[in-house]
Amino acid sequence: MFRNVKHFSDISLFVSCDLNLWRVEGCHGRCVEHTCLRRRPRWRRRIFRLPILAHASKLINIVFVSSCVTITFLPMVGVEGNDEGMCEESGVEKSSSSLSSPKQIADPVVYKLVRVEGNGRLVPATDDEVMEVEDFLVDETVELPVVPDAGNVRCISNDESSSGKPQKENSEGLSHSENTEADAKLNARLEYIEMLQKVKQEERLHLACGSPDHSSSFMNVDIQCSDQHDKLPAIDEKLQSEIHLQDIGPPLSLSPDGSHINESGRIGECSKQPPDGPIESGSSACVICTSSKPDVNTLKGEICLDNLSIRELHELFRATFGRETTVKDKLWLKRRITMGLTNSCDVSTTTFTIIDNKLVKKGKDDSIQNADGMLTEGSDGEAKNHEYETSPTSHSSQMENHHTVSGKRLGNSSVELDCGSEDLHTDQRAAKRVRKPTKRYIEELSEVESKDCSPKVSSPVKNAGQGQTSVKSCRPLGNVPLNEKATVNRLDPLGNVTNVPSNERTYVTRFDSLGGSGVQVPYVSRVRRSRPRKNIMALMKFDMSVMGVTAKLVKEAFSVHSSLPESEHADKVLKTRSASEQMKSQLWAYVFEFDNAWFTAEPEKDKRHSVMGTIEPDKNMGMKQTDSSEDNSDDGSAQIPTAKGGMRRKHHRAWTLGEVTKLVEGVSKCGTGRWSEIKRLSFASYSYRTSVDLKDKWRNLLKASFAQTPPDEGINSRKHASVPIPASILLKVRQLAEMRAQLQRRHRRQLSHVAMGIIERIKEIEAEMARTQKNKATEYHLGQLKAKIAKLRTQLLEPPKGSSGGGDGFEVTKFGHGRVALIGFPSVGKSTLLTMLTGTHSEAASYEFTTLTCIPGIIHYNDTKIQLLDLPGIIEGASEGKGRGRQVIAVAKSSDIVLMVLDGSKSEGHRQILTKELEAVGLRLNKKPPQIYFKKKKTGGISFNSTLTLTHVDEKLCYQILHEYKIHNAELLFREDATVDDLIDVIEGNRKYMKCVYVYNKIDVIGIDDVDKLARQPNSVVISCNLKLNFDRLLAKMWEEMGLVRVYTKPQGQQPDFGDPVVLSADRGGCSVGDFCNHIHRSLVKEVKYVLVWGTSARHYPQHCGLGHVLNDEDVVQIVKKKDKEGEGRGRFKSHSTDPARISDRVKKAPLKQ
DNA sequence: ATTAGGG
DNA sequence: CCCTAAT
Repeated sequence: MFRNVKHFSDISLFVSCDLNLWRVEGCHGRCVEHTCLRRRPRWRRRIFRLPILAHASKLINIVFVSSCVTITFLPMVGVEGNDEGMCEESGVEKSSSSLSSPKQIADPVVYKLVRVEGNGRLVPATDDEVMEVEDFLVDETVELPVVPDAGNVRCISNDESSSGKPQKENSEGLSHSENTEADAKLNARLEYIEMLQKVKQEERLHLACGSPDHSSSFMNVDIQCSDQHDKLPAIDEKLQSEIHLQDIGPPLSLSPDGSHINESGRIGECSKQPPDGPIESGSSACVICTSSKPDVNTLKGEICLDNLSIRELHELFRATFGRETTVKDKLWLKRRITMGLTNSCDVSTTTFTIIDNKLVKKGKDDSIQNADGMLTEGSDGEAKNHEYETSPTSHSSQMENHHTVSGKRLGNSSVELDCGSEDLHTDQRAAKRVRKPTKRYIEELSEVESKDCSPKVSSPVKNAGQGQTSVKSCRPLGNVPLNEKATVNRLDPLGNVTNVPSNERTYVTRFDSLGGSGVQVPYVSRVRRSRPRKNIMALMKFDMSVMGVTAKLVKEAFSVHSSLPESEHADKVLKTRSASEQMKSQLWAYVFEFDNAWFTAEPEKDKRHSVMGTIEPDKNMGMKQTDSSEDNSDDGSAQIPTAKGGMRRKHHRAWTLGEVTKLVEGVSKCGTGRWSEIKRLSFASYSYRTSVDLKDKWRNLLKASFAQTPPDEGINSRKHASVPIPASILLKVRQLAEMRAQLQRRHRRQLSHVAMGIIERIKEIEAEMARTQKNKATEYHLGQLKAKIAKLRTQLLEPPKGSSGGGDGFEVTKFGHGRVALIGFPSVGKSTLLTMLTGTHSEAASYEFTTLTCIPGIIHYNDTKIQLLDLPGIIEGASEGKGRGRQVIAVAKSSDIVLMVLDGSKSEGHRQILTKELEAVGLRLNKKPPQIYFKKKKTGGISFNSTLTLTHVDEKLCYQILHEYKIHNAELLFREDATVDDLIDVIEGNRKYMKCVYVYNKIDVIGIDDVDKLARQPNSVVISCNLKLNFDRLLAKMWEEMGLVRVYTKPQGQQPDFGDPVVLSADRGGCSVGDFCNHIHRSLVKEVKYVLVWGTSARHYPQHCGLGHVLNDEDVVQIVKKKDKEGEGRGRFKSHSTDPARISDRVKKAPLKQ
């Protein structure tokens, strides 16, 4: 039976089965899987989106891991009609027709469904299966049609919400008249997301222009949005399913007809989503590429993601992955989202997705969206924008323009290269130290339960406290008051607009929905950053009940702050915004909570009020004080009740001048880096200054001193600092810093002198060896000399390690899952190779010896990222430091494998020279560690043993060599016939054994016979950069040699995440389950009860394994954690529990009552 | 304990 | 300036 499926670019198919695990072989696309529990719990709907380009000619196997069933899609020479008939849902047809562009229809690809038996036979699906599928299809047709490709329609749900429609009409009446309702709905949803962006954008504009004339025109939009906001959640639920970026992708599908929302949304979107280049070869390599123009790109990218608040990120996350996240780590979220997008890039490639650039491009090509197309036409589009939009948006239109341009470029020109380089740039630039997600990530991992389904009503506080809670989670609360909410919303915007620039609106709506209480929201657009917090803290200290008046108090508090001169905030607006947002959410958490308490505890009301009365004045006073100067009152109280997530800051103490001076003195005495010492000496009496604080302050001082020195007058102009730091101190700071730097430099120079000396000696010894004739008699002597050299060499190597590892920026930060170094003589084509493989532009080609530093590039292969380093050419004598040789080799040492690039047209000698140079620094290529057991002992002399007769060394020689190392007590056991060098290696113990692939380049200029000969050598690959030959072989070889193990994680009760594997490597870290856990998070390993493993390393599926189990490539692992025990490692959450809070309440209460 | 990123 | 992860 040939069922399914798809045309054009992807396969979309419903499969019903109980199999939980599957993966797709033979393609790099990501499959989007979808489970629909609502209607047919047993059946899972799977939507496979595969880049057809890459695989049109191949089989695509979808392997159901748990039962080894393979379903294969064969390309079918299908006829369209047939195809259509087959197509399950009308939805598909619809979409295709509506989108129909000549091109699409032109080349449909049809697949048929078969089954692959164990023996490889292809068996048509059985009737039963077909029936099932059919049933499923029919059934689901209505429910969710899926959809494929065309980008425009992403997912359709059959429950059309009426809400979508009006919206659509309003905003995009013209261009999309033919869209289906579903579209509209989808759009609506998308819009919501965009809206978030928009708000940001607006803010920015607003600030930038300073001329807030967005009046009525914006209002409309805003109102719409707020509506949307409400409705969306509902929609959400219905669509529950849909995952992916597609949701995010909205910008595309929206008609860009110039509605403000769309516009800004788009922009936001773009940056968020790195454009990705089509993958020509079908490799999934390209990931995050941004446009070909680095500046524009990175810039945009940064802006967008960076400016998102956590809440927004959460939205995004949900949209991307279809589930909630509790992680609050911004960085993590960002990366996660990016990755998610990234991973789906492949898919998008074919489907038109979201990616802005892409979108634009596609739109143009296919003329799917008229409006879009027009927009993309550059000036045309811009003009249009202007027409539609009021002045503030000019900015955005401009951006769009850029975008378009880049999009075009991307699309038209060699995409792959561009992508690569971009990718590289972004990736590499983000070097730094990367923080792992906190423990919360782990929770999420094993937290099967999506909270969104059943948020706890019982803990409103918690929800509220998080502040960032997504709309969804709030919904339960709001359920009852839903109607109420709606009305409130409508009203609010109006009131809002008058008071505050429309950009505040989002918050407003959120708050409303948050409590569902319909409380008036204080519109405070500007709140000073840290102050309000104190107020809250103050509030918190009192009995919760006191909060009865909270609203009032809050208002007062705010009013005080909001009266501050605007100028003060001008520069920090963005920051302030977010701060205020947070603030507000927290406040409202309180209000809400209080309200609850209030209702439940009516009787006590009076009492509280009275209490309040006494308290209030105090508070106000406190606030005022705080405002005017530093507040010591707050600081005194060490621990702020950390009731709701968030305010745990203990105290906030400004540095006084005296302290700063002391600090500077301390530094001048002890130097930087020994902070605890400084603390002991100078800050003994200041218990609240920790060494970290000192260090921090110093950092700031440094920054300040360097920043302000150039313009000397500027020093006094620092109005923000509470304690202006006198120029003299800054000066001193700078001097100290410079002194430090000089010291270090001198130190380094000394080191290099030492190194030179060592090199000299090595040379002498080598010369002596050369002089010595080789025979039995001199054997011992030679052995000794060898040992000496080895010793000296290690000395040579060690200092650099010990000292400030950084060096002169030669070293490139590690990135990706593996690292491969290109080594070779100058101009053998290393740079070219790098360019070919990664698309990085390494200044190659144009000049010959150009590569002077280490140039990184990223290869995307098999879902992993491999860092490829292009190193300067090595020349003979590199090991002694010639031509940066030492650094080069050091980098090589830090990589996982070495690609030795050789010129096929030159003699074999090069290879030997290189090998020798590498050996000189302790690199052993393609060798196994010698089988010699060696152990130092305290006593007992040297025990010498061997399991076989030794031909190269004898006991006496060993003694001598050991003697050379001043080792007199040791145990030595030869398990193989080793040489002197092997012995020395073992004794030194610091050798690095690396795999090496010899790459012969330029095979196009030599005869086929020679090529054949070269290719037959072990570990060799012949390639030609000029002709682009054999790269795939090279990559495959590389992959094989690296022995990376991809492990996919499978959250409990969910499908494995085949999008982003955890990559382990036997060389580094190992491949056991324990290593895997460590890789995710250190603490995880302690909580593991057992793991379930599917894959080649498991004997049966799934297999229960312990931490020791060794994983194979492409295994799927599910971690099952121990039941958490009370009190262990849960400190963080304890603070969230209600107990402590109550206790503290009581403590506070007591004094008041008395 | 120090270093460093980030809010 | 503070918090907290990474080292």
